[in-house]
Amino acid sequence: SPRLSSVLWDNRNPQNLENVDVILEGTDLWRKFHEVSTEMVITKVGRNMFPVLTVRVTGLEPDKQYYVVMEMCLASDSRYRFFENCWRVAGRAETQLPSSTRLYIHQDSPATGAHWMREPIKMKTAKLTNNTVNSNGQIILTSMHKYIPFIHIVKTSDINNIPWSPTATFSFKETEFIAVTAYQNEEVTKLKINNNPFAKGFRENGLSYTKRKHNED
Amino acid sequence: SPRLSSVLWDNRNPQNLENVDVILEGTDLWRKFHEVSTEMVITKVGRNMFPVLTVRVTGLEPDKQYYVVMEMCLASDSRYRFFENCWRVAGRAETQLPSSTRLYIHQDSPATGAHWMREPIKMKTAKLTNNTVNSNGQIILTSMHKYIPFIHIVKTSDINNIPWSPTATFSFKETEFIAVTAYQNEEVTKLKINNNPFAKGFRENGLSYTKRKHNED
DNA sequence: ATCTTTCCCACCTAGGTGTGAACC
DNA sequence: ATGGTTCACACCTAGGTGGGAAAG
Repeated sequence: SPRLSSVLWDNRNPQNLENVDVILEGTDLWRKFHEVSTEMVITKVGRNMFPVLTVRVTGLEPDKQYYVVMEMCLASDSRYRFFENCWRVAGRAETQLPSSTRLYIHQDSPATGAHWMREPIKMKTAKLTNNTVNSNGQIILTSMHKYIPFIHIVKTSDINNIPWSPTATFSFKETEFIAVTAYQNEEVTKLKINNNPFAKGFRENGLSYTKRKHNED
Repeated sequence: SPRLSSVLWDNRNPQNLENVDVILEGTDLWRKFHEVSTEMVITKVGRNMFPVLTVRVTGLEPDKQYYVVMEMCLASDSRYRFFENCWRVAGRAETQLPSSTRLYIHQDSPATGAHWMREPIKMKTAKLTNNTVNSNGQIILTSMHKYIPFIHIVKTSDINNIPWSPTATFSFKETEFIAVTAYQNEEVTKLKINNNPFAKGFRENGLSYTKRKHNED
């Protein structure tokens, strides 16, 4: 299945990391988006995700070192288009770049189990882009394709050993999204505006940007 | 001498770390401040230093782990006061809290030698405070006392081993400063306003804050 | 024609400055 | 009275939003 993490299952055979569990934070908001089909904007310079993927992890050894890695995996073999207010299949998915271009290593890595378990882990500096060159450290996605984020907890203190170290992997269906260069579904836009503090200027209540433009006419 | 780092010389006897060298960045600016006696504001909520202490380090082993720690040490046995446009001795220095309250562990610690040598190390999230309670992670100083920052390069990957690990320590006379709750010497204020981007609003050229207030009268 | 991408922009969040009056 | 400290505030830097026109 294309939903399987390529890091873990593409010709590699790491040990499994036992007893580790990861739960998703902010499931209520993620579900609201998921109900209308989540869209994430990708830009040339890189765009943050909203909601920010945040997880709580348990069952790590407090004194051992771990890497926490987010990987975007193609969640469907298809390309999509938004037509008559619905997302529809529109041909086969394009061939993707190597999985390393869709990885985000959390900035605290490597850190101790105690550190990772102390508070929820926010993937808030991860940036999504469609720029296949000069995208240093950003996650490269294809517009109009569906992805799902995977969280890998990797027991190692050496970045070079990540592929061969004990790993636990998790994903959450409600965090699936379609990459877009401009929002297609206005229900998604409304949810973004009403929940992302940086989009406050577009809210209906108060002095919204659109309203003021209309008043000037 | 009170200028000696208490972490290194107070009843501890660490190995010396050989071949390591540290140089100060931005010496021109530091010297301008030093010529008129540098002052650093301390507040209850914590204040950044300006200039930000920035160093370049060489001679580390690329693959070994190091902590980089800044320590504020009392640079004089005296308390000071600013009178008739001069800093003068005004009694003996107050007894200081333990040196751990004047430490700042750089946020990238622990990291590899390669990481620390890649680019200058900026101590830009260090905050100075006079709040002796609830000052979590901030450097606690006494107003009207003179300090000098020490940079410790400590070869260890375990924070608990810092006191007993090989260490190299550096300080720079031109980074000495007196802690104040309000600037005393207007030459210092001028240098801060003209060089700190966040104080741009107070510059003479352009629409300065003071100028506009005067215009309204 | 239609669909997708790019770019600039007004509007925000978040937080770092010294000021000057009030406070102690 | 004097000297040091605190606080709200106008003014910045820095950077994250979707809109909408233009371009591809």
